[in-house]
Amino acid sequence: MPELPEVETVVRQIAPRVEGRTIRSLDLRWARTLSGGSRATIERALVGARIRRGHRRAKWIVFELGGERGALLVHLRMTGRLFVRGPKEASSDYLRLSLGLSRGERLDFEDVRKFGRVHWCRDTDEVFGALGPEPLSDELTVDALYARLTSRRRMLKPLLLDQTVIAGLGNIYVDETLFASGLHPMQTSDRLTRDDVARIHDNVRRILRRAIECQGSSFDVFYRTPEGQPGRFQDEFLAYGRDGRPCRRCGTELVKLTIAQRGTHVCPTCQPKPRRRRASKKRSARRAPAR
DNA sequence: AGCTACTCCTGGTAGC
DNA sequence: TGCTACCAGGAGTAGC
Repeated sequence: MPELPEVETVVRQIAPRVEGRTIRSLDLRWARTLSGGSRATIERALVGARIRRGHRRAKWIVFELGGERGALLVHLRMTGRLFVRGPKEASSDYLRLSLGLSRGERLDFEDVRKFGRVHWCRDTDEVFGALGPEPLSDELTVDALYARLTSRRRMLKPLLLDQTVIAGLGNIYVDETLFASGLHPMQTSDRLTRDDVARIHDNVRRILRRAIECQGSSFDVFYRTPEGQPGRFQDEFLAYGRDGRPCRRCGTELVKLTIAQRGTHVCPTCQPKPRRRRASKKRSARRAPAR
């Protein structure tokens, strides 16, 4: 499923092919794919707009239209894909939305499971205002991450998946990061040491950079780059999808847990489950007296 | 505040 | 072969 490295790969291939083009038409095949206003409102904003720039924020693909035209945001969710096609190239049965562009080409959004969204907004802050920092930005220092993680008391797995805490990670890269950092996904964030956070910080950046170099991960039929190539990072997975197989570091059989409704892959040796916090005396004392 | 459950969707697959 | 049941999951929401 597309996470930051996969979305980055898509943007790098699509943006140069649509920047400078003018949108001529909107063809909507699945109504719920389009959000951010009525179809008529969005169509008015889009048709005639020039795509000034394409870039990525978190897992969103952003097409800046400029001024009152706003921006068109694409979220691939599970199975969404983008293609730039010429007049003679056919779309698949999974076409959900298509933008006709100048020079006869079109930007197709296809999505088997229909979870993906094409969202129009006048101001991207409407959507991005709540997002946490980009994991690869200079803004995300060890200190900044330490503050963000330890100011809450949550399990690491759902915390790192939370886009308002840090933006762009999904199930795969969280599992890989926690494995590389030797941390159990159920550990609570308020007990992280500075050294723990430094490892998370270094590992998440190293893993994301490497995954981008590999053009992302493709482990089932879904994710492909817009040029049709599979990513290569799945060959380097140390945790994700490796349950039942030996840990590449210590040989222990990896296990699969469900945490926060997500399949979660863990090495029981490299990522020891934290001991439960002992109840403090105060709390025990308060709880103890039975009338 | 943070947890779980549920929703949206469909293709793939396990089991019979 | 053909059927059913279940699984994958990003993000939003409801309820506790």
